[in-house]
Amino acid sequence: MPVQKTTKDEIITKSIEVFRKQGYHKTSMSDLATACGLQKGSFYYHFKSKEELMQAVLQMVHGYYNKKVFSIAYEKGLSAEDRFVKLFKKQEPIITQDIAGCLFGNMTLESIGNKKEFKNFLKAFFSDWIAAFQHLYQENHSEESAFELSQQSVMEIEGALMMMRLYDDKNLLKSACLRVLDRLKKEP
Amino acid sequence: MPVQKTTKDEIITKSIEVFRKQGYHKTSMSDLATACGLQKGSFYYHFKSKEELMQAVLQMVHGYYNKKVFSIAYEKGLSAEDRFVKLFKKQEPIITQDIAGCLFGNMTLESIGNKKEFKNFLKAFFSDWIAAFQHLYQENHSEESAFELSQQSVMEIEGALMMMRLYDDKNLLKSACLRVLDRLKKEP
Amino acid sequence: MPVQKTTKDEIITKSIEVFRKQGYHKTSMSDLATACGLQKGSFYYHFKSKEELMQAVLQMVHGYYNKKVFSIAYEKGLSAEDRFVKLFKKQEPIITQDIAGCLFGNMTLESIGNKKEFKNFLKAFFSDWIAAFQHLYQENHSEESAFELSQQSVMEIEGALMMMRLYDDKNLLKSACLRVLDRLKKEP
Amino acid sequence: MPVQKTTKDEIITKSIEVFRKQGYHKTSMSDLATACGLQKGSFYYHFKSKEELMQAVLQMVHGYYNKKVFSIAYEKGLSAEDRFVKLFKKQEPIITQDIAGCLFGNMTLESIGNKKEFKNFLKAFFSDWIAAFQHLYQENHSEESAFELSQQSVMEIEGALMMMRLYDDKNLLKSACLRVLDRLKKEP
DNA sequence: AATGAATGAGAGTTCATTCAT
DNA sequence: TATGAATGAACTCTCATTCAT
Repeated sequence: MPVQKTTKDEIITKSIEVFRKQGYHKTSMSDLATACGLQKGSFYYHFKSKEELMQAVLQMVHGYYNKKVFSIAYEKGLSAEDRFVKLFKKQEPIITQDIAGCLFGNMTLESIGNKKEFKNFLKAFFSDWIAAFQHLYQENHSEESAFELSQQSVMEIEGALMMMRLYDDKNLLKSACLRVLDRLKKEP
Repeated sequence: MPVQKTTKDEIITKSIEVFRKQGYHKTSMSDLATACGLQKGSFYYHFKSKEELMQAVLQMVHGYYNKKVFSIAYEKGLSAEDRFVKLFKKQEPIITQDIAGCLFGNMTLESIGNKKEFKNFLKAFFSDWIAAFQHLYQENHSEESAFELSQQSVMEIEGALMMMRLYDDKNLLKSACLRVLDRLKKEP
Repeated sequence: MPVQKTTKDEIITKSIEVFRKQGYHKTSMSDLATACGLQKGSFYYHFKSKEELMQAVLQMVHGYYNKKVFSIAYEKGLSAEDRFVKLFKKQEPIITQDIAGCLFGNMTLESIGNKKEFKNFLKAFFSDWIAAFQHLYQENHSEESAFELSQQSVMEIEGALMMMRLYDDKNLLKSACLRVLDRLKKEP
Repeated sequence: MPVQKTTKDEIITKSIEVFRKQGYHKTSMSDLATACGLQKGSFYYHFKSKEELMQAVLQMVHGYYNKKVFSIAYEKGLSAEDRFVKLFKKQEPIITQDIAGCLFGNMTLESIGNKKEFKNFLKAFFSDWIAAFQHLYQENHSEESAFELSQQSVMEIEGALMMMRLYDDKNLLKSACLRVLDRLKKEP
């Protein structure tokens, strides 16, 4: 009965965690409502469907990554190695929190086969991620091989997140990050 | 072993593909019924729940992998490299079919956070996979570093499958396999 | 818990009355479920949507009219006048029952502007009705003017049903029928 | 009478068309809000419910008809026939606009069975309509038979409007009006 | 073994309505 | 006056499951 204002952004922020932990299909509007302290029906004032909400979630997380994480790769004044390390330090707590992994990786494997509407959001995220890594690798490598190393690194991190979740072991991610970093130093 | 082609096995076989493409939660018993040419109700003669069916599916696929894929790693008379190549050749068509990836990888990211019942099935599969790769790497590497290389390789393949599905590009898997193979030759 | 078989036809039959009295949009699946002694969800075993159910309802009523009412117009061995009277006697109790009028008339005014899916069902019914009346009028009138008299008669009956419902007065329908009958005798 | 163009009247005026085309139950407060350029909530400053709004709509349309349409029947200085023609000319564009028919006819068939609150508004309208026609017919007919002819005419027009909507044919209304007019000339 | 019919919980969504601002 | 945000009931529909046959 009391009016408690909720902003669109608050809803999205609170929904991120629910989707990241439970996935898209297993998460009901009721779950989200509870997490947001709203009634089920109130969601539809802000988003016209669960799908649209998820898209907003993907967009916000992607935007956050662009601004706060991937951007580190392009910072001036730090060595490529330092930027890599800084980037990992920023990223790690996000994806290890509650051992729930990467929202985009989770969503890719869950929904690529049954929700075409998400595909472009997912691709856009990974493309930006790969571009950021590529930028770092280009310090020591050709554009082309930097791209391949970057792809490889993203894959490895996503694979590591999968195993991290399966074995409840955050160290698997750490080792993967070390390997990604190592690749920077090695000759092509 | 008397080969008893029970209907149970046929159901499982047909269900594999549906689950692999659509995931667990998005797949309804109706979907499975259609795929199996059965009525929804008929499932419950063979399996007491959707969950139990999925477990049977995971078990059958795991068993198949043990017998037909991972076993290659332990074959006598072939070099480690040749066994790696043979194993890949066996595995590749399975996981690239319909670009639907690896059932266990898909299930891990979809259900680890919401279906504890599957966890052990998933872990068991990946442990056997890692063990097989480790066995191969041990030819050139210490037990410990062979384990790590093996873990790394599985992660990379799973990550590659994720990107393969996202970008509709089977070559991403092939490159990953080449890197996995390469690791065999290199010194630690 | 006990299994009580309901046939599609029974559901349709029971739904007719609910729709006729309450209209389409005001009738909920719960209302229909109650009327049929089923659970809401059970409907969807027989019909895949409320809309499809309504179409089945329209089809069944139309079929009934063709077989039992409009067919009278084409009977051999009775004068046109007698057939008219016989037809009215058959039709009257149907449309005066509960003073709920004609399902097709009701549905036309309620849904023509918002459910295009019903339009053809409604048109088909009225076309058959008009054809039946036309056949009778043709005894005394040219084809063309029989058609117009027939159209006029159907309109008048539908208008009479509207007023009957509004004023709770079945006599309004009776007078209309008398006028329709009268038209048969008069010269053009 | 000071013409006070209140917002209330504007709301009603804009709502008329929506209700006439879509009916009562299919029209949501959102639809009306959009049509009026208001927020849903703002309605409730002017009307305490959707039902009350509809009643205001019915009242305004009825008032308009009394003042601008039915009144023609009582004008001095014109023959009954001329008044009939004048009345039709006034009425026709209203009820053929968008082939949406007569709000009162539409509402009668949609809501007589489920919204008793509207009944008196509907009856009042039709009674005034019938009285107007009766007044015209009384020129050539007894009071009683004028009443019956009038009832019949209104029914026929409403029936014609139903068919007009169903078959997208405004001529059906025109023919009905001609018949209504014809009745004036004929002897009883 | 298999099916057809039913169940009941719960899904996503819509809606009329409320009310502090 | 008008609005933005919320409510909660009701809506259509889906689902995993049951079970007599």
